[in-house]
Amino acid sequence: MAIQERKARERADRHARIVASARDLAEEQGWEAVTTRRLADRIEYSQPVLYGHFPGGKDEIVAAVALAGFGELAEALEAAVDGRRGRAAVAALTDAYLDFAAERPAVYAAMFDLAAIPFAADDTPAALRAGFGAVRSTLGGDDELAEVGWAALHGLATLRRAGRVPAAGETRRRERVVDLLHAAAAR
Amino acid sequence: MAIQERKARERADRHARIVASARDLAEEQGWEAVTTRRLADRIEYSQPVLYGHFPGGKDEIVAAVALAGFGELAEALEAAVDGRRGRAAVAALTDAYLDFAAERPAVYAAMFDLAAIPFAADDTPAALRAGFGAVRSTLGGDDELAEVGWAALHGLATLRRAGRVPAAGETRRRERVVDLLHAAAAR
DNA sequence: GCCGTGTTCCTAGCAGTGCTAGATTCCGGA
DNA sequence: TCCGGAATCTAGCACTGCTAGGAACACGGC
Repeated sequence: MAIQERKARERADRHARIVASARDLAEEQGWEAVTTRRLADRIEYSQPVLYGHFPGGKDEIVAAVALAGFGELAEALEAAVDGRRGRAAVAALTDAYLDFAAERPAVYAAMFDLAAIPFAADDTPAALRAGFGAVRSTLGGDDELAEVGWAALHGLATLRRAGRVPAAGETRRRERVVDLLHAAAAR
Repeated sequence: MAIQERKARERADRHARIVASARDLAEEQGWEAVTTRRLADRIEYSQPVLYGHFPGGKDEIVAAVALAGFGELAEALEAAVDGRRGRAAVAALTDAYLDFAAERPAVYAAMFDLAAIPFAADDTPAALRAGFGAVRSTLGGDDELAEVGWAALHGLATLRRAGRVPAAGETRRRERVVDLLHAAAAR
């Protein structure tokens, strides 16, 4: 009885450590440094153990990091908007979103560039729906506007990360987006 | 004399064929299928020849595809906007941009996900400036609005490609973006 | 306590990757 | 015709993701 429980607990621990190691390693040295050998090294087990937890291999590990990231993002967005209304809510949402992307570039990359997690589908995970829900409710409950707003934020985040847009204008760019989205939501 | 010219011409030809092969292969089977061995096979030379043309290796080849893509995108945007004014110009720009991304997904991925080409820097290639210039002039010559507009279009393109946004609402989403950008530009 | 049993884990290896040192072939010029 | 230098290829390195096979271990029944 208790033995089974201990085993299950150890297994869950190891599962979590794999995901955490992948995230940390990616955040430290970029995703190209995340290899199954290094991952196995970090959790102090051999490579094949990884496949016992993630039959899909490396891709599935990246997807797990991405999924956890969506959960964190949703939390961050909800916490930022909480209690605010109107333009202040839109501004808080924008800042929270872009700060998240800037502070966790590797996780953000996993979420949007690397992992192939369906979004606009029936089997979309709850964490993804929650994040989108935060954007939608802040923008007045309009699905289309939420999609466009999310796209604008995502575009800014990626262009900024790739250096396609100067770092200097960041503050004013954010204000501009807030203006646009708030005006559209108010209408 | 003439021999040297012929050699230079052949070299330039081969250079172009490498880039074209990479683009085609990526568009047919995705970038993960683009390997130096397959590329060498397609141009009917051995692998090391690639490095004579692109000392930076595969990354430099991808960057070349991306750079050519920026040229094509700039042309497409300028041609679409040509002669139009006001909302019609913004709509044409939006359609041209999103159609380009949808029709050449691999090239678009090279431009924004794979290649690390500086943008907002002094040594930004001309093709990149031209594309941005088309967006800026269409949106009233405002640098910040152009950046935000570009971000919105880029965000829509990538979210759409990743299936993060339903295919059904595409038309209305485009109209929405056009509304937002046109309103902001008119102000 | 002991012994089969089944799970858990590791070692070793495969095929494929980007890239390169060294040998080889080729070709223009004398 | 032959030589010298450039152009090109063969073979190999270190790495990748992934897996088959065997070894070691802990468990339950006697």
